[in-house]
Amino acid sequence: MKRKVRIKDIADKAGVSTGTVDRVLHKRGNVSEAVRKRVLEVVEELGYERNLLASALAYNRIIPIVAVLPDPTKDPYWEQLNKGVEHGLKVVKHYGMSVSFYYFDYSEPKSFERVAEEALATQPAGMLFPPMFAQEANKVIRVCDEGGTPYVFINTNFATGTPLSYIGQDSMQSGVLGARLLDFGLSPGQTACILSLDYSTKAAQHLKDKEQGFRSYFEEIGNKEVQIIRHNFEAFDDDQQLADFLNDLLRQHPSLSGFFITNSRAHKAIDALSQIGATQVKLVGFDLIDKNINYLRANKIDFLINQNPMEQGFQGIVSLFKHLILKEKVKPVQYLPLDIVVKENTDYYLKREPAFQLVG
Amino acid sequence: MKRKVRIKDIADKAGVSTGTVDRVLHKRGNVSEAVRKRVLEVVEELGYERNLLASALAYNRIIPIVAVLPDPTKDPYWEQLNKGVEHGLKVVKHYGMSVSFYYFDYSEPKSFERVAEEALATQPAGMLFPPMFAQEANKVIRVCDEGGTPYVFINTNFATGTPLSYIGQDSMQSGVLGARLLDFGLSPGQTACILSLDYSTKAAQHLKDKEQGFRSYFEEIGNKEVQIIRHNFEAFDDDQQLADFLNDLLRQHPSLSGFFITNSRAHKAIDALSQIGATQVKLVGFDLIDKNINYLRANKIDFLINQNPMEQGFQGIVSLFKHLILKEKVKPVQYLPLDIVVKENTDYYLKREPAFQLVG
DNA sequence: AATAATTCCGTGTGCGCACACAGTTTTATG
DNA sequence: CATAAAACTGTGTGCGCACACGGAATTATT
Repeated sequence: MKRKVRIKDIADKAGVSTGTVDRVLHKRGNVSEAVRKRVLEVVEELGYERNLLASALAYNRIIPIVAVLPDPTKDPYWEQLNKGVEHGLKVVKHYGMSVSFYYFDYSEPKSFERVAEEALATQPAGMLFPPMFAQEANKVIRVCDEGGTPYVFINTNFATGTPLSYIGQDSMQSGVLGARLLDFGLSPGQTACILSLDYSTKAAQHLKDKEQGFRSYFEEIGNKEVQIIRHNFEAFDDDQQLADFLNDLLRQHPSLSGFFITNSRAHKAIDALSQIGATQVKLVGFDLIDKNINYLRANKIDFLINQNPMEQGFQGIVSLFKHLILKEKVKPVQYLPLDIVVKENTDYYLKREPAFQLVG
Repeated sequence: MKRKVRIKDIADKAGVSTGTVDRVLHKRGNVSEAVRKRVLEVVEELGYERNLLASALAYNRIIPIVAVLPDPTKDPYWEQLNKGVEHGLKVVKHYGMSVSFYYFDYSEPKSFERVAEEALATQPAGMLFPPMFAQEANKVIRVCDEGGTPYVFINTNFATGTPLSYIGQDSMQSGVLGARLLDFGLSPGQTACILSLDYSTKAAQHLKDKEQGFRSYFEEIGNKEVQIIRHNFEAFDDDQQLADFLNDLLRQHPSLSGFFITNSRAHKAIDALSQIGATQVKLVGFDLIDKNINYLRANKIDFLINQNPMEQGFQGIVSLFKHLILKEKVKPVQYLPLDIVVKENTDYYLKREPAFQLVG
């Protein structure tokens, strides 16, 4: 095990001082071209790798990051994501990164804008946020771009801006996956329903992508034996209305035996289906939130697709860390695994700590 | 953002020197009880957390670890696991851990013993290995225990010894999971077959556990509508024999329409089934090796259960790191998620870097 | 040619900690 | 009571690096 190469070793071999090597490595200038070349040669020759520990220790200043997220106390999904960010903080704080949290009300576009501006006013070195609302996101992006502040999109992608990275799911592909899972459990001649339990006004792009993906699966396999219908229902918070709606739907389509719920409200559909006694339908939904998990355990939901919110939060911080501290390139799009969760492997995903920690 | 508290801060507040605080924190003794208590009080009061970076930097010595693994060039599964270990190394090397690799021929128990002894002769501070062969593993464990060398079991668990940790899958649960997946695709009245393509002499405990898990699923749901049969076939390397065997089997059981292959040889079953024209059976297998993935992509395998070999290797190193450097407690059993892989989410698991790195 | 302005380069200090060593106080021993 | 032994405590150095500062060599300006 040969000893690690230090800056001192390079300096000696190149016949200069450590200060000069430092200037070369950090591109601080004030080094003659001849010396610069010589130093880089030696660096190459000895295979120098900087000692991150010593480097971070000596650097000794704080790089402030802001995370602008939906209030985690209002929503279990965002609570998970928030937890991932917190874990990321635990890891990178050793390297002098600080993370400040700013929460907005996720049913209030204006609150996002307000909170984001507040966050940016602190002059952070980087920012993490989900660009959920087009108009407001645009404004925030513009401020970032003007100030040269790097930003990472999390959970939701957005066509505008040049984020350091997008971290989240591949919505289209998650639709394809949902189709595959439902298809496996359906027999020829049966009908599957794509059910969107959301406000159609809010109908975000990623929901459309999921539907598109779902359909494309069946188109690709050319399976005409399964018929697909699609419905949107806005009054999902009214149990009785939803039950009535589904009851009608099942009556109209006697062969309807599978549902694909495109967001995390699968539990609402189950509530309604139980009420009207339709217990034999297959159901694929999203997200490991408590209510869904209970129904998964009770064999009422067949599959949940996990969007890994915790991992998203964690990787978001890590990406900023890689960019700001390690000065590594960060992949512009980072799709996280679409985990397939059934009753029998739920615990692994629930208990999984973002136990992974860091130092590149 | 208040500044980090340092040893110096504690020393000042407690009215002692940094050396004394150091002695207390490292339990080196030679500190009067009164002073010790006072220091610990202040530590508590200020919420001191040691600076890992500075700590590792000052520690400045190398902790040698050995990894004794099956030759990764001979088997894609072990290649993946090996890769995980290598990634772990990349991460912990900053903290002064070195990892030396020792490879054995995994069809040769004696070669394991020989290589393990060779590794132990270097007096490592820790060891990582899969206790695949009972007798030989026992000997190695004894040597470790006598020398006080901590060891981590990886991939395979073993009743003897007191490993720092076991890292791998929950075999029983993976069987339950396999049953769930197959069941979802089977109709009432159909038959499922547990197929072991392995040498019965080698029949390891974890294969039995998988079978047990598979059966217990159907027992628990009290579903008598699916019949279960079980077969072992040793001549799996002879394509023709396997095809004949399966042909007979399908003739004997006309309702047979699902297979659960308990190891990574699902592709062999598909080879044979294709040959005899049985293309409509559902199939659940294990492990993301190339041949299996190809069949998954070709819609011939429905589900693969991923045992996360790469993550196993990575976590193995991390566990030793936590124990030896961070001096944290390590969980004695660390089951990794049983990932359900279908054609549509294969890439995520294949391309996934063990991108998670570390510093507690 | 003398001075000023640049360009280039080496030295020194500190980041927070681990550990060796020397120094001081207390207790044991004759 | 003197001395030896043991118990306790403070100081100093180095880990590898980042960066400030000042000095030397070179070039520009009068």
